[in-house]
Amino acid sequence: MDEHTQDPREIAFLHSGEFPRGDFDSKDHQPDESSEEHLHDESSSIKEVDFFSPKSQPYDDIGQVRTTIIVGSSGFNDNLGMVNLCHGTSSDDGDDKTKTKTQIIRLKLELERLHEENHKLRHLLDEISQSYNDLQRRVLLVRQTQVEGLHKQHEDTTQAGSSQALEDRRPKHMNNEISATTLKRLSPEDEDDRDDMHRGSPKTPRLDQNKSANHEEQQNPHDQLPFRKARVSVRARSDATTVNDGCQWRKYGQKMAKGNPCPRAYYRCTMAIGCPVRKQVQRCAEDTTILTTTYEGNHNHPLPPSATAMAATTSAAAAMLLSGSSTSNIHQTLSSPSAASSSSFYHNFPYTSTIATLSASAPFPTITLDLTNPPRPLQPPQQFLSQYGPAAFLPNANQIRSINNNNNNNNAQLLLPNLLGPQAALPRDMVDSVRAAIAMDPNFTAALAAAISNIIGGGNNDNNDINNNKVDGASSNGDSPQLPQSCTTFSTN
DNA sequence: CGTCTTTGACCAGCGC
DNA sequence: GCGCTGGTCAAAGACG
Repeated sequence: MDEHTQDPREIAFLHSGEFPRGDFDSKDHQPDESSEEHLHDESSSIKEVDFFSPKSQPYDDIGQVRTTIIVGSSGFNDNLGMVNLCHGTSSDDGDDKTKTKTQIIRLKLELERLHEENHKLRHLLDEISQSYNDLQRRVLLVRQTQVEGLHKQHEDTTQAGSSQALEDRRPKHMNNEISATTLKRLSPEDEDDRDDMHRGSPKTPRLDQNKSANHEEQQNPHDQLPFRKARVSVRARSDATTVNDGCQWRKYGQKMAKGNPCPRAYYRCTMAIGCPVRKQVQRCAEDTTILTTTYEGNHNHPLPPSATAMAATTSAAAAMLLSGSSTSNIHQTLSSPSAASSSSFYHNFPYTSTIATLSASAPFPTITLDLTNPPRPLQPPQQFLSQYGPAAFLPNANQIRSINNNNNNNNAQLLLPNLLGPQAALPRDMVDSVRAAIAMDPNFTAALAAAISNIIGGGNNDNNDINNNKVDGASSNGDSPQLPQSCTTFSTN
């Protein structure tokens, strides 16, 4: 609630110069000579953060007025000269009361207009988030199709007519557009998530998802592959019963698994009614200090920043997994020279041999991120990002790279320790590994945007608080800049 | 009293 | 068809 208690790391990030807001402060917001401005310097900077919050409605003090000036100078609105004029000169003693009232009325009108503009901007942000979400799905689908095509080509080299088969699978326009039918099949995944939410009963999702998935795959298995059920396992050392990943979970079952004396616990996400995300937590039989958390499903609600770290990590892993048509294909992609010579995503992933392993025997395609071992020392995350960044095919790769290569390159570090929650005693290598995985994620900037908008919009700085997703309209309403598909996504429809 | 955890029972998938 | 296993349900108890 109180902006002053905002996490200093996040504040530092907001003013680090990486986010456009930094430009506002450094360039557009010219230092004002008026002593009145100086008097309100501190309050105005905070109001600026609070601009998107619906709570900041009154605009009844000077600080609020100055807020509009700041935002206006950012380029969203250039019609604020009037406000400046009205506010800047107080030395004229000849102003009568009527003139002052007129000015106040004009100011109020202007502020109402700005408020409306604020709503429009928020709507625009939502649309951008939506577009990004769709775009990411297309990229995922295209990437999967490419890998599958390569695999098919490899298989068909000994068979006649392989080129024809490949041509059938890879339409010429593949890289630029997805067919309308394919896109139509993409949307039901969201529909299903919404269905889960409306079903009320948590009983149905898994079984229904499996049934519908099987049915769809029978119809056209290739089109459905990106949204099969995938699981992401995260192995980390922890003494706690479960890893604090920022989400709120409810335990709904426990089972003794075969071959492991430690019971396996089943959790369901309770941050939103009907959220289909589940996780399994089990200690490693060989080393009980290692906790294996397996995520499955796709959150249907906004995530607090504290949850986006793990969500983005697992999302990146799931994307890596699902961009192959099967686990065997992935293995082949990883090992096949022909695949390696292509622009294979996996080939460029330096952590493959250290933290990411794929299970072909599991009932569902599963990728395991082993955070108990350090990454390869010669390729620290920063170097990896600049050298292996997903710029080749990710729409926002440049953003990722600019964020991570900038001189103020500790943005991820700024966020990560906080996002991983109060369980702060995390090994350095785990932090690095997670950071690298996060940065690999095409959702990373979206997650960042969600976190920032949460800070800006909510003013609720309790980022670890699960109530974060119901703070106010700016961050929790249906069209909020929610992190698109940001969690352990890619569950089957 | 509401929420969460525990735990035995139930169900579906899979292999033989 | 049968048994095994994983996953889930739901009643009962614990807890704040």
